[in-house]
Amino acid sequence: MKNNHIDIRELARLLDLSITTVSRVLNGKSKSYRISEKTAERVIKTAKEYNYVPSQIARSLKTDKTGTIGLIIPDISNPFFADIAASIEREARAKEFSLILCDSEGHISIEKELVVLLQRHKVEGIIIAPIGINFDHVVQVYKSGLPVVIIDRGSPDEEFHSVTSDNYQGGYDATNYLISMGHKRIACIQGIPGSQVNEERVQGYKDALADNGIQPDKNLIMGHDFTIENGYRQIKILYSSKNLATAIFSLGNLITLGTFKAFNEMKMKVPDDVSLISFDEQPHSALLGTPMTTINQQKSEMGMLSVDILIRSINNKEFRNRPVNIKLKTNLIIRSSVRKV
Amino acid sequence: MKNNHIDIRELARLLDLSITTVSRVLNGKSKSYRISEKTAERVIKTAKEYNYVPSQIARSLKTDKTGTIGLIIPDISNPFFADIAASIEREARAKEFSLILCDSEGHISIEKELVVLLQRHKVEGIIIAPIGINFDHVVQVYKSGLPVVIIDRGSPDEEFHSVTSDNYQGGYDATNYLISMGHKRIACIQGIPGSQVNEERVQGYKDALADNGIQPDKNLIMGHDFTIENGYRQIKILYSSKNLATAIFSLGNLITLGTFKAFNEMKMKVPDDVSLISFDEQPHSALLGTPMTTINQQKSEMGMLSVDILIRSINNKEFRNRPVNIKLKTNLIIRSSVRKV
DNA sequence: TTGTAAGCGTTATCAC
DNA sequence: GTGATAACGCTTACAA
Repeated sequence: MKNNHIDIRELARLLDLSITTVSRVLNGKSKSYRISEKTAERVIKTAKEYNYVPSQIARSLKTDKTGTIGLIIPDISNPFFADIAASIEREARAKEFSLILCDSEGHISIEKELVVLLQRHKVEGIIIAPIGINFDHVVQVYKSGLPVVIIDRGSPDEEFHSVTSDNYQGGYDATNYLISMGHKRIACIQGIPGSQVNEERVQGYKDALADNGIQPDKNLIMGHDFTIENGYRQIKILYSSKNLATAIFSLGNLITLGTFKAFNEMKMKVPDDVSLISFDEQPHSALLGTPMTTINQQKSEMGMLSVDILIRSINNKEFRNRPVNIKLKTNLIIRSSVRKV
Repeated sequence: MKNNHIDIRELARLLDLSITTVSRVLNGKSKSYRISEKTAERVIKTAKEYNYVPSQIARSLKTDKTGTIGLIIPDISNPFFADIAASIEREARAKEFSLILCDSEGHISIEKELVVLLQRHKVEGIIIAPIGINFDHVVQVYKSGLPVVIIDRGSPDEEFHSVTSDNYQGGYDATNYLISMGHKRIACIQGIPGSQVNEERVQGYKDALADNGIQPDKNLIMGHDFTIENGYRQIKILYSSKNLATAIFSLGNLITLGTFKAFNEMKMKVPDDVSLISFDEQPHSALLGTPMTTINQQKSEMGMLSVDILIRSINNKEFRNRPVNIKLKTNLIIRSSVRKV
């Protein structure tokens, strides 16, 4: 059963005009082809009347432009990525591109499939927040000529465009702030070890300690992924050992939620019993019983910039081949989850 | 500049085979066309070698199936919709459909444009969480033959498929619970008046009061949209009047965040100074200093069901024309933000 | 077991 | 001012 949509041929027949003329009018080229006012009006009126909607598919086949871009992120239900996705969708729409949204669920295998999927759909470019260390599939896409922008982490060897936060500085600032508040034993609950984002944050943490003459304790760098469960478990482990800390630096928003859970269960109060600082600002950070001190990332800027760069790459091969690597500043938002000791 | 992708014609030439044969092999029809093992293998090997990716665009034009569905929601950065979107993306992907994500930003005019946009892209169906009261554009799409599923609210006159929560029951349960805890003056901070979701929740609130012999006080039904700001402002207004309440029923997750903000500023403690119950469960509901009592909606079920219904509609015209209207149960999650008085 | 050719709904190149 | 027609990259009768 076909949709009862009229096509351009039918429309031309109804108007007793050629397809060409109709197409021209509908594409706003009446002037340049000097089509009479009267004809143009007739076309537009009839098109509206019959609810004509041109097929982007057919147009794409001919013009080699689909007007779509692909977005691959690890988890759309994570507010961090949801916020980024929102700004990407908005910016893309403003620039007349539609967005195919793909969730890699944190699996590199899915991510790889999604990249191919987007190629099949002939997206004009891809924005990707990659899962892991391995980039072969992205490299391959890029080499095939498709514009690619990496977000949330930098590009290896600055090979592609990328927009990321200055994770190192964020890690440094957070740790430094804790130290300035008198903390010396600071546990760092990390995300995926080896991932660029994580390593940079951890390095910032270590360097801040070192710069303040504090010997980093390896046992205080804990955890293995960016999940709630990880945050929960590490706190439990930490405070069941004698390896105590007066402050926690959580490297991700979900990790932070997990630490809440553990603290609640253990009846530990923030900041009375333990101080907490978290990477990533969240909608509720400011609104908690104890408003949370955080390292904020410029999420909507990240989204907007990635789209702008992508679209410039689409329109300009030169630009595409000269990768731009942007590091957005993070900023420390001081609230009340860190206590002076 | 063209992407350096090989096409099926090129591939056939390289293999010294016809396009037909190559197409058949690549579509897994080797068997039914009794293509020799050897040929099939050659084709597959060469395709891989040259990194052949078939054009979904060309295929769509021919087959009239794009393998895409459209999703229109009012705000992807709202965790409620982000969660739904996540489950929709997942389910769609499992069923071999890609998702075009559209954010209507809460504006009916954008929503209307998006509907047309999706039609241009020849999506095979649309899932939409509509903004407002006016449905003409949706009706029109549906009449054009495109399958449509409404989520988050019911279908007017049960004209289309819909998957929604039992908002009335949720409103009733929340209010009833507050009453059972001894509350009599219960303020209801509502979302958009006139919207179906809102009206049902409010009606549940009113009926629960009435059933318990409490005269609803119109002044206690406050507010006008589902935003943080609204939640914030209504609490400020409420507690600067003498029109006090011992409990608040917030009709939306963002509203609830706004009430937090106001309570913090006013140094009011939940539940000591005021009890709070909120529509919508959030990632942090359980993890707050005072874990929050909520009315939970089955978000991932909503997403999955909407996709299943949509795809059945795509595959079966009969089914499409016999609208299914699903009301998902809400459930009351009792934590500690409501105090017995 | 494989191939030829028409056609999907547009746009673009000529032609008049 | 307007129109015929080829072409985009596939799938799919119909042939052989």
